[in-house]
Amino acid sequence: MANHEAESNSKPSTVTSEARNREKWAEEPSESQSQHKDFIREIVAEDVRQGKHGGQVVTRFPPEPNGYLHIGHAKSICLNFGLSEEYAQGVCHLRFDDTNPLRESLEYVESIKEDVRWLGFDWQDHLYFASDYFDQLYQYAVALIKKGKAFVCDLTMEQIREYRGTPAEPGRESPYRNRSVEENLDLFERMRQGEFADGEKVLRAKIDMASPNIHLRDPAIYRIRHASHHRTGDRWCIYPMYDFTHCLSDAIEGITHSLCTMEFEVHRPLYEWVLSELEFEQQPRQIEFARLNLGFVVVSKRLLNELVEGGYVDGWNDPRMPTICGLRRRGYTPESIRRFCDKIGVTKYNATTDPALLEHSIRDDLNRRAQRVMGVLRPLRVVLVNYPEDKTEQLEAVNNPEDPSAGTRLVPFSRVIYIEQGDFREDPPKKFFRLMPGGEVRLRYAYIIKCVDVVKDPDTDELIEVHCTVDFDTRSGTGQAQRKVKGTIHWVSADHGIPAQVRLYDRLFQVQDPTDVEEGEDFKKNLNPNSLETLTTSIVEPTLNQARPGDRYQFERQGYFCVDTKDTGPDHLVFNRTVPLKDTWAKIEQKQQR
RNA sequence: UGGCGAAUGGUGUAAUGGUAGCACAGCUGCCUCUGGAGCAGUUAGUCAUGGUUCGAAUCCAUGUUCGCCAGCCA
Repeated sequence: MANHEAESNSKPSTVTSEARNREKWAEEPSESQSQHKDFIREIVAEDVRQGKHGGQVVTRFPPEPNGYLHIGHAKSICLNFGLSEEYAQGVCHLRFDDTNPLRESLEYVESIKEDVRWLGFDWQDHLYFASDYFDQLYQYAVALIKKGKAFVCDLTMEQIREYRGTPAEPGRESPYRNRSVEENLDLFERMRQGEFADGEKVLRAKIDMASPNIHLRDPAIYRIRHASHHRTGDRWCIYPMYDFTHCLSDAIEGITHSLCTMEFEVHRPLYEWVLSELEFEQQPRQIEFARLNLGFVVVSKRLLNELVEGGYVDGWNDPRMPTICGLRRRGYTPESIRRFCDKIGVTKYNATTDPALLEHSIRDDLNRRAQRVMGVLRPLRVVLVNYPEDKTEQLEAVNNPEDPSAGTRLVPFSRVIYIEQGDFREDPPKKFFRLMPGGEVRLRYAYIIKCVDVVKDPDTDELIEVHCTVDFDTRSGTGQAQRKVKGTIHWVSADHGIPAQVRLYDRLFQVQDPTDVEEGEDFKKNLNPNSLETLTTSIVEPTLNQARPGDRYQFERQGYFCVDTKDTGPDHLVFNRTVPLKDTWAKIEQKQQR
């Protein structure tokens, strides 16, 4: 992907080199590590203490390669990889659960690998595919048949559903349940040979049709699919089901703790049944935790796909998408996502997390790391009437007040500058500390100026420019600079600034739970019509002519922005707003209006 | 009305029979050449009802509410 190449070309002068960042901030203890252990870490610690699994900790992240990873997956990735990193001998496998050729593809395995790596995790040489176990899985199925614990069933899908019963009533046994071992063996082999059509037969575990747990009512473990698989091609026309595959893959790999989400809790008895019937001595322990729910977001592949297909967003990596690639393009750092996952914790409670916590994580991270820069989003022309026409000064500006080692830079200043439209009010409300007729304001790193005139279009009465005088005694950094004014605003020299497109993103949905709609209504009705505002007349300081795709900056007084990796060209700078700075004035003004 | 799981401030999460704490959000101040950051302070909580106990968020009982399960998906 072109945008990823662009990212790796980023200059090290800003927050771009993930490897370096990892190193630099790896020292920070995560809250979960320094404070207390979640219930899963407690179980693992206790198992290690008791010497279970020989004291080993082996976890795994087992995605199905059928879609892009999203923030919900990040929780699982951080848990599985993070947990394994806490033990000297710990290791976490990356295993693709690729047992359904109809939905999976290589494209997804590559994007998943990239996202996990980008998040900062390392599976070393433990990259696995369930499809690599197809031969073994087949043999295990045969073993089950030989034990009389599995049978080939000729019932149709509809019939199986009828026979299954309901949660409240027991199911009925299939008429094919008592076929002989020999017949089952023969039939299963012929299934593999391709003698039957899709759906004609299925291999089922023989457990208990009366179990209150529906997953134990003779679940299907192998189905016929005459489909070519992205890794095994046409070698197979039967494919194992999740419940059969997952536990065995875990056991084959020597997983000690198999962490999954709550909806698999009811599958656990089946997980254990398979491993016990197949007589595994060291059985992995499945532990369930609650998946992440983020407010104002949808995460299901179907819904996300609808947004992509319908053109509501600019692809899977649209900066408003909750996908990892979307967050990356938005400007989120891997560290901020990991910190977020630390902070939300791990429990069995089905909680919904406030996106403000995610935003706090990225602000917190970028505040310490992002270079400061001045950019005017909505320019208003200001003429400094007593400043010489041909003069340019280079003013020293601090790159990051949180990090003295980031140094300083020079910013050109001249007679005509741009300031933010919102930083001037002809008729200012109370507590407005910025520029107003007759009023004074400090230009960041420059002079105190005073507004002496306002120029308007005679026809439209529209504000065209304001005239100000400079107080030459107040230049920043000089002895006379001590005079104080209430406000300081940012600016860009008109002659030196460079044009940029700036995209202001807001939440994609207007409601906490976008899927909560009336019967017959569509979740898209909850879309935020103002989730994207594109500004085409923004002007940024010349420092940014060295900005590279993926670079992150703080535009002072505005927010954190990153150079878009997709649409930025050689002479076309595009910035995505990752997150705005907290805006106290906006709050005050809101209250005043109420 | 079957099974499984879960309920602690607005949100997320601690306290493992002994002072209900932390973070986010909110609110007050202080500070500030970013109305950012920082600092200080503050509002607000144990689902309900019983019981056990010197003592219960924690144990027991009953109830309530919420989530998940009837794919040849994972």
